[in-house]
Amino acid sequence: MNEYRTHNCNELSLKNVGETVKIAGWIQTIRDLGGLVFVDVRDQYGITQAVISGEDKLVDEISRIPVESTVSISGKVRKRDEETINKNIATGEVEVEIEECEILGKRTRNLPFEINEDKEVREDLRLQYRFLDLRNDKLKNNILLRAKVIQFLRNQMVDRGFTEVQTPILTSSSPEGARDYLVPSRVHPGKFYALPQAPQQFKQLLMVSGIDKYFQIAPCFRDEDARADRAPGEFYQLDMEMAFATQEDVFEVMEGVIYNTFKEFTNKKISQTPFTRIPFEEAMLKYGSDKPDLRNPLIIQDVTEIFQHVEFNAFKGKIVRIIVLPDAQDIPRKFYDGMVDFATSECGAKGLAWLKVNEGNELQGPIAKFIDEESKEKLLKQIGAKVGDSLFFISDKKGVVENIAGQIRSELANRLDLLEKDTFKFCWIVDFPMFELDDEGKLAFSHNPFSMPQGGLKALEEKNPLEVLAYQYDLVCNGVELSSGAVRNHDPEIMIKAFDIAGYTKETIENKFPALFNAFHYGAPPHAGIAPGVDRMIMILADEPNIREVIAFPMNSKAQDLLMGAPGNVTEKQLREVHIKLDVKKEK
RNA sequence: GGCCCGGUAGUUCAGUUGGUUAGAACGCUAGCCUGUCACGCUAGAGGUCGUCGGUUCGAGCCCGAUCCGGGUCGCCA
Repeated sequence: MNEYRTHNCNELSLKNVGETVKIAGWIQTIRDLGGLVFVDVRDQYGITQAVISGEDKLVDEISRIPVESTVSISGKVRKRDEETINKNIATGEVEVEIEECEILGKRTRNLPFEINEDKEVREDLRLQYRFLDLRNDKLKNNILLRAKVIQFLRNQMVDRGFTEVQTPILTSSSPEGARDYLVPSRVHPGKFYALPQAPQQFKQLLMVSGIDKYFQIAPCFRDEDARADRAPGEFYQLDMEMAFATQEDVFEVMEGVIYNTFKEFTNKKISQTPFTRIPFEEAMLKYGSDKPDLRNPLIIQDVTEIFQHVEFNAFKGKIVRIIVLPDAQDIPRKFYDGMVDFATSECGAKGLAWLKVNEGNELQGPIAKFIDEESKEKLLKQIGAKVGDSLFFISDKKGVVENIAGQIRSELANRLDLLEKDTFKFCWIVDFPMFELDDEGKLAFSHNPFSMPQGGLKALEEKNPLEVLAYQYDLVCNGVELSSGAVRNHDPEIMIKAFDIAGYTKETIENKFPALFNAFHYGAPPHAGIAPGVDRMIMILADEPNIREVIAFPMNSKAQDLLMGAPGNVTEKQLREVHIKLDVKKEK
């Protein structure tokens, strides 16, 4: 028998009436009615009411224990009278008559904020006292959910024949991608380890080794600034890779895993598998984003052609896109002005033209006078607009217009509350371009240099590089990028050609990725994989707007751990051992 | 690094055109109270209004600078 408790605080029921039991936990509240004292004892599992009355010294002592102290209470379980049953808690039909009460850990300092209050406390204070914040149900339940989701994911991968392999945390710096976290070497002066941005190269090496299906709940480290949905510093991915596999094989596994996981942990509607596949080009046109929110019913259409014949200079020689807002007759003028404001101030648009389609297909709005009868008929026919609809026009050059149109599409849906409720809409974005032009107009990899170009070596040799697509894909849920993956390029010859197009020599590959490039010369299987963000998935499942709410001990947005005081100073001796001399500007 | 929002009691917040002693709720302290469960009642303590400077007869409020926090852009193969 346990020294502190016989039951947890969610366990006692009418079955236990008459038994002498022991419960342990935190004192949540004390209600002292004067000679009759109620104590709510809380642990991870629930709350149990203990009670004591009379003139006894113990009654007075108990009423003075600081709340949030830990206690062990023993006593007899008693049935509560019918009218005093508390239906809000699982143990509400009974209470423990206190016979003994031992204080195990007294709370001797003032609480920085109230536990179990609904009101939002300043976040830096919550982070500094995370151990107290975690006593709150909401945060605690998120962490419990996290544990269940991770276990569920792991079980699903194992059930599908995947092998979990741990890869190094101390590894080498990789030249591409995000900024690395560096760790100085003591044994090798002037040299550094890096924390992995992802186990990318290791999992590909495992493919070469013959591990057929690899996965890992993998910690990833990137020294980049935070966002509400992006933890600074470190995060977790469900990293996976499959040998002798194509894009479709990865989709099939991932759709099953993701669908089952969402099915298990939410009651909301979920897209049926297979998830919609949307080519990158189409996503940029119709949704103005490579992570479209499909809950938004609005679609962007291209009307460039029509406006080449219209005498409206703002649209001449530009790409023109249009969003049809159906049944908009009741929307006030103020709304349109608000959208124009948004477009010019928030999106960097030069303007936002709009029109209303009135009775008899008569157009009303600032640019109506520029549109002749023929163009009007052509326009309405092409976009399928009807009386009562409103039209929003976005015009700019290619590469800019998509983004602005995407923001207008989102904002319209937000302001008019058009998003479909209580649903998770998944899609795959596929066929990303292999190359793009960088700021200086040079060809560069647009995503991952290790992706296999569609069409292989032939495509690289014969096609315009900007038209070569990659077997590169993103999984998107409700406008959030959940995951990114690719069929990898396992052929050294194709790799050399791809890097050549991007302006790199063979030597560059050998220097930057020596292990991987070398390994591919020893019989590599075709392989493909993906790595969904675990934190982000849990954030979506928990319906939290901020990723820190699903991490037990998160850093703040400036990448500081306010609880532990990291990053912090180290001693001169520690620095000497790792051969580091600081060169920091003195604070004023 | 740029931009936006915020900083008033332990906590969450209010604070009117710049005008007497800066308020409320919860928490805290003391007292009363035998069926509460957000117990109730009474009394009390608790504030360099983020910091510095300016305008003014007078600043929580206006202006400037600065620090801190959050969001966002850049960044995140």
